[in-house]
Amino acid sequence: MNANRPSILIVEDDAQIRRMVRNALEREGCHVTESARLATGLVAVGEQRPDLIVLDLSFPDGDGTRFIRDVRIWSQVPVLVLTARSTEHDKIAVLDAGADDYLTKPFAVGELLARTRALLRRAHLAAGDKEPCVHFGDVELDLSRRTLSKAGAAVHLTAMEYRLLSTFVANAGRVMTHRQLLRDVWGPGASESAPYLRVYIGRLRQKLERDPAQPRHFQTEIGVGYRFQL
Amino acid sequence: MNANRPSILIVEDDAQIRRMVRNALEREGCHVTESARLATGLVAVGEQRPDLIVLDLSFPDGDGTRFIRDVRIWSQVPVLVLTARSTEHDKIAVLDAGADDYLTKPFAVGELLARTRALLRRAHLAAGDKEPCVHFGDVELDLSRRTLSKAGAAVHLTAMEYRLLSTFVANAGRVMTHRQLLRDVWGPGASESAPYLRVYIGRLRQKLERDPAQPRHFQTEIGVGYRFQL
DNA sequence: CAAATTATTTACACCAAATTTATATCGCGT
DNA sequence: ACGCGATATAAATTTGGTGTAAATAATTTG
Repeated sequence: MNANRPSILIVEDDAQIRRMVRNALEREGCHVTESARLATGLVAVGEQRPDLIVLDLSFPDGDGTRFIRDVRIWSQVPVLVLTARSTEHDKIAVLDAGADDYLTKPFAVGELLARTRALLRRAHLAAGDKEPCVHFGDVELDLSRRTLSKAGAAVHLTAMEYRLLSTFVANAGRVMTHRQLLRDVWGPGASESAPYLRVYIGRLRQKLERDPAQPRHFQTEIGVGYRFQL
Repeated sequence: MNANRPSILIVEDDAQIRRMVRNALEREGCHVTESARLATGLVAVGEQRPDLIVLDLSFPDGDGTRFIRDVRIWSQVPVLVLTARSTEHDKIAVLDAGADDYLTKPFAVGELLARTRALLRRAHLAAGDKEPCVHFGDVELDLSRRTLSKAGAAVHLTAMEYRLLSTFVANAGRVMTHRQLLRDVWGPGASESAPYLRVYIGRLRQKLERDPAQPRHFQTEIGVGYRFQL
């Protein structure tokens, strides 16, 4: 998943349903693409690598079950099947072919959305979710793992140092007054004047700046505060 | 998952349905346990760590939606909801509470089985089952056999030690807070502050680190938690 | 240019958190 | 009931993060 908007591929021959599903998903904030035929759908899966597929079964140009099997040969993308065929045998065949969920027409749009959410949620757990990394200078910061490396070598930050860096990253480019920094990092009970804030700035510079004597990323605004520049 | 038989917990107050579901699942080769009430079900989840939960919604002693939320606080086990309530609003609420699938009574047993298979299949992908073996230092860990060896010699871990190691391996490279570890290993009822978590860290280091005095793989992040580094 | 203000650095002491060690409790099989 | 191993608690020790203070440097102001 692209961290932000999940991308969803609709494979469905009925243009009306296609539009309805697309609208609903886009209102949810998804990025939606469509295929009207199984053959083009299979290509689209390979090209777009969607986070989820909404698939109709009944096609003129082939069998949806076959489509699922073809996709499953090389991809584990979640598949939600949407169809008029509702015999138990159909459902079992489709689910065992590799589909993740099965919704019979007519269906409620709200339920469709809830089921896509559930599938995306679960698939997200599986995906080795590549988390957003912040880069500046020769430093790489992985917020999710809470790891930090400078020029490839791991760097250790203490709890306070890390919190300070976090608020800096969250407000990159912006000037932060002493008071703001103290509140964000040390809590509302922190003393107004900061003898120790300066010490911590120094420590971050020491650990992260290429040349701590001439800081590029942790700039001081005399009389005001500090600015973190990416 | 125990590599061989998936274990499934049924939380359902109706004895008749319970028996029917149990029989069906056991015929599939699953190991099945039951709870007749939500309260005992929650305990069972913590104790047995099932691979999947089949949950009825309508209980005399509380709300199934609440149950799902309670479980989701500390576990990602797949939940298949089985209920008579079938309004769209119900379905959406339940799915968004964290359920993975929703089947309305009366249901076909074959479909239930197919849906459990689909859920187990998907959850199994999440289990990071790429490699049954994990290596770090001179340690070799076989998740499927639940065996462990250091420099070729077999090492025995107690149940708790193994659970702790498992959650570490599942989140390798990531910082785990004390609270996260306690929840994952000791269940939701664990006390927030952990006097004994530290003892277990020490034991793992003692048994698995090359030099327990200078741990390479079980790193401590003071004031935060621990990190397992492969 | 000198004085005043503000920032940086270094060193150090305190204390909280982590580790170790020892001890009590529980569960289980014999 | 007994003993053993696993598990949890408690106490003693060590580590290292944290904040303070003093010394030094940089910057602004008169």
